[in-house]
Amino acid sequence: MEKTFNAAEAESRLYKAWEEAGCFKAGANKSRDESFTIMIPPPNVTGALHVGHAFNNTLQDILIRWHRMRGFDTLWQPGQDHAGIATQMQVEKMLTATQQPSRNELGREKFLEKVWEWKGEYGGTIVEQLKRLGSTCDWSRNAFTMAGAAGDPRTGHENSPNFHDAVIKVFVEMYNKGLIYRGKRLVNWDPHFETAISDLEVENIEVAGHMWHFKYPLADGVTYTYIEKDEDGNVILEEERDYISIATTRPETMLGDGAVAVHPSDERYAPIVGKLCEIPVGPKEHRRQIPIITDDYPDPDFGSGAVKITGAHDFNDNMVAKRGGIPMYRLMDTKGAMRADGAPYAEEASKAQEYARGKAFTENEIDAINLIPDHLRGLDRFEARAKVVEEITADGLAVMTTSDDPRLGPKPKLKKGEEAPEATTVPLVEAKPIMQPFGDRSKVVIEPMFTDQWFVDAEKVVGPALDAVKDGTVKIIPESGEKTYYHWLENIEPWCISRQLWWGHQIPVWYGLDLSAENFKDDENDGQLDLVELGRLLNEGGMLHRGNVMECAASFEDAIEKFLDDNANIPSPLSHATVIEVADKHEAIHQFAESLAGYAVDQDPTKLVYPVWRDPDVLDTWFSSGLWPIGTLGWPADTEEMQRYFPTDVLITGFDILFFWVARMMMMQLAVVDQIPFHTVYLHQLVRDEKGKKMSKTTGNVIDPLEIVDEFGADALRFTNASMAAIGGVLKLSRDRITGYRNFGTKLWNAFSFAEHYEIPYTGDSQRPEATQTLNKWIIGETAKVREEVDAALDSYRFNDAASALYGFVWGKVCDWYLEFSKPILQGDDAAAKAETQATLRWVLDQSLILLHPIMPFITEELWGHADQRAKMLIHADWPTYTAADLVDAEADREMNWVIGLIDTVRSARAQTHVPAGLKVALLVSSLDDKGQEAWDNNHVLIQRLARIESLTAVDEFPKGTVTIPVAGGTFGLPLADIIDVGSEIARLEKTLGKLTKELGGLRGRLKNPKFAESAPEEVVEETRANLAAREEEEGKIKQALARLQELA
RNA sequence: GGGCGAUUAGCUCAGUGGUAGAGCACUUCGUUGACAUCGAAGGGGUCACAAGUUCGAACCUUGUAUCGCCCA
Repeated sequence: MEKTFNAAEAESRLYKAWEEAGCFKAGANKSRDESFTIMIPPPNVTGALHVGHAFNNTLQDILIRWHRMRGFDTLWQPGQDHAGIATQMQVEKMLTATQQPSRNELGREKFLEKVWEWKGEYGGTIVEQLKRLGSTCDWSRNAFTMAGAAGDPRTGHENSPNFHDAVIKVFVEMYNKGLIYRGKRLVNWDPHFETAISDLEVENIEVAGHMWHFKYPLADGVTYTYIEKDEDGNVILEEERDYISIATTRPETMLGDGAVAVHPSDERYAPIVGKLCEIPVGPKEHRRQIPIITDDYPDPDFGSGAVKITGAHDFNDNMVAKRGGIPMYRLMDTKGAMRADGAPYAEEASKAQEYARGKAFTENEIDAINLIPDHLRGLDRFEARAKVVEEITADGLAVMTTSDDPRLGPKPKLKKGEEAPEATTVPLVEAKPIMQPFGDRSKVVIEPMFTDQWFVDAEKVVGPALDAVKDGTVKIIPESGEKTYYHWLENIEPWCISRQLWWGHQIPVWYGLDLSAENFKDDENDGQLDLVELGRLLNEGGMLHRGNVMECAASFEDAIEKFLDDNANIPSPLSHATVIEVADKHEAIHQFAESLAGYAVDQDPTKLVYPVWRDPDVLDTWFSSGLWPIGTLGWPADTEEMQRYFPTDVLITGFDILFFWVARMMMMQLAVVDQIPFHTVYLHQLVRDEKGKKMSKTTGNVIDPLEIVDEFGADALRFTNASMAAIGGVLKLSRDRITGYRNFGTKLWNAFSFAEHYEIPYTGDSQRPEATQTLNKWIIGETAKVREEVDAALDSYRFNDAASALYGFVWGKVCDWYLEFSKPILQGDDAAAKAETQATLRWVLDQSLILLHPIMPFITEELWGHADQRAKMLIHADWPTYTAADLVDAEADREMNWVIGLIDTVRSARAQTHVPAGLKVALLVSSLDDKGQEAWDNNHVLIQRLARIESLTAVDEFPKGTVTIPVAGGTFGLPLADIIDVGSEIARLEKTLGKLTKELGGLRGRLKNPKFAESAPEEVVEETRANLAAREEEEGKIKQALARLQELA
């Protein structure tokens, strides 16, 4: 054998062997009917393996290997998700880097070709990386959330079920059931990528911000007495005001204010509620007036207590605006610049003014209004902010304070001898930390925007998902996850599923011109359109300027049918116009007009077209990954895999995607197939560095799992991951720990090298011998105990307990004691004992390999392979089922523990009395009982060897200067009068005695308390009594020993 | 501000009412025929604090402090 395990060489070889033998395939090594299925949380196709993946997949692989060895019909389903925004970004970067035409230059279709190319080339990276960890996914089933979409060349996911069809089918069905709708809502808008993004993709970061204070003058010459009181109700300020004071961190949004809100209980503003005030920006002659309303949202103690309401650009304001029917004016374009569309400001402002004065409005009318003053149009939002502040201040409408106001933030430090400058009057701009939303990929400030999007009406599908957890059908580990889950689901918001991207499942909805004509009069009443009627329809009827009609269908062909049905009621020949697909509405109007013009000339109705255009948006990636459990198994087809593996068993994923993915999978699976997707959800925390900091490129504390694998081997990383995986625990990855577990692997390796050294035959699968030797009986019992411990731990997802049980067994029991104890027998002449011990040792080592395999697959498979003949590779070896009840021999247990205890105590006494390590010493014994004598007789060779004892002599009384070794049933002694320092030996014993006395006090106190005997369980009382007796015996012996030493001193 | 959680040895963390544990680090000793990626021994804890429940509390309850995370 090599000196150590060569992970770098062996891992790829072993993995290849497994893979080529089909060891990971669904159902491999199946010997029973129960299935066990895990769906991999699909890593992002652009992703590279990070420590979180490494952790997460280690746990999954442990469970999978464990079940596979136990003969379950096991499937670990792999795959990747298409990661709309990330992939699009990656490909765009690549285009720039390689000087290719940009996305917009390429156009949608060509760009998507590039994305598919890119996916084919780089999309498999993470798969290869997962393999290096030893992950035994059924790679032949590798799935992809965009599989089957237009242009899919099927590279890297050759056998993936057609996800596209499944996603589209679900969308159409949910749409038909009224669970999906299109509407205007406030969403997180990324001005860089020009798309809506999910909450998950938003990072809230505290930044140094400012809070401006402005005066909104009251309209119509209104004034009021503003009274400020302190806590006791004393008036501290009373003045006549013709304005209301507003604080804001985003002055540019003032342009879109629809109201000013105050708390209904706020007496200061009660006199002016219902009045109008003026937004102090824009050309003076067109300043907009907005109402002062009441709402519970404003906090009277915060700022001035009055809040400006910009419903289209702030989530809180949006709620207030909704409640109060306040118009929500959109101020920015998709790039986050101030709008430049629409009519001149004067015109737009006067429209808004009418609405503020009470005119009825629709959402779309409001959205069409551009309230940006002409000179600010087209400016970036931050430039616009500066301008707005500048103009208001110049106008004298900023709230002023003195320059020494502490709210303005820290002052520049004065140089020595420098005088503080005279306080001047300055605008009140508070320096204030504010939470600002940033796009996690774009790094730009996210703009809440009121836009048209597609939504899942989550409230309608949340019920079953909630019930499943509440009634225990689905269990979330740790339990705290359930609380979080309830909290979120019970307050669920509509789920925005549209994204303004190209890479993704395009929404299966087509729009057409609204040709319905309610007031149309058919002059001849013949159901036919003549030219006069046609002209009237188009121009007077305003057909071309009306809204759109839309149809949702799984394919364009299906959509055609629906549009034809829609059009059936309009006059012929328009009702039979051929439905064609065009790029957008503009194109549609153009084509439609052209075809009508042609008809006017040749009267050929077959050339009439009805152009429709598809919604350009794509679905949120989470919508497709929400279908992961069924989509990967081939749904909607009624596949054998669906029958066998669905519902799946366990989902192992990060806490952070409980809402975004787990809850949505619950909702969607229940909504679509009316079944739970899995019965257990195991949530874990983020993997951090050893100090508990998040790993990030900026901090420079990122640990690359592949580097760890290179340096320590995959097994060491896996064992570390398992050891960290306490339920709900914080995950701190440290190299020291990894080193420790690498060393553990070496320890195991050396146990085999021990067997080789003693030339123990290793012909094939070992059988458990019927042991006669106490030593062998004992270790067989210990093996049974650890098997039960490991199974119990894995059963309850306590990976750390499984790891530490195995670590303690292999190192602390097998290597530290069993192998040492076996030496004299292996070297001895008793052929029968030797053969039995060889067989036991082989068996114990093999069992260790089996039990360790799920956690450390490589080194164990390698060692397993050292035997000449094996029925199966270790990966498919049979997992043991023996129990401690069957195999633990109480007598052997007691005897070996007695031996171990004696050796420990002798060693300890030797070390503390500085007996040279190599020196063999004599041992004396007095008053040994029968059991003790028997134990000694059976094991004296072991004891003498490991405790370095020369001889044993029975004495009636220990000579002076004997170091006492108390054991159960007797007392041993080391006659060390010549060697020991009496003083320090006395000190040592007194220390031991001190501890003992304290312990005795506790035990006696408890037993003396009558209530203890009454209330405590019988066995606890019994245990305490026995314990007390043993401790008292020990105390006696130590006191005697002390007495002897004191004579000497 | 709301919700969830944490606080145990120098460090990282286990420990769901019955004698406080592990790994690492540290100190001392050791080239004893598996293993120095090792062996032997050792030191080290008012279980954050306070009150309560209990025969008994690291564990249950309440409060306090500090620190995380999520949501505003």
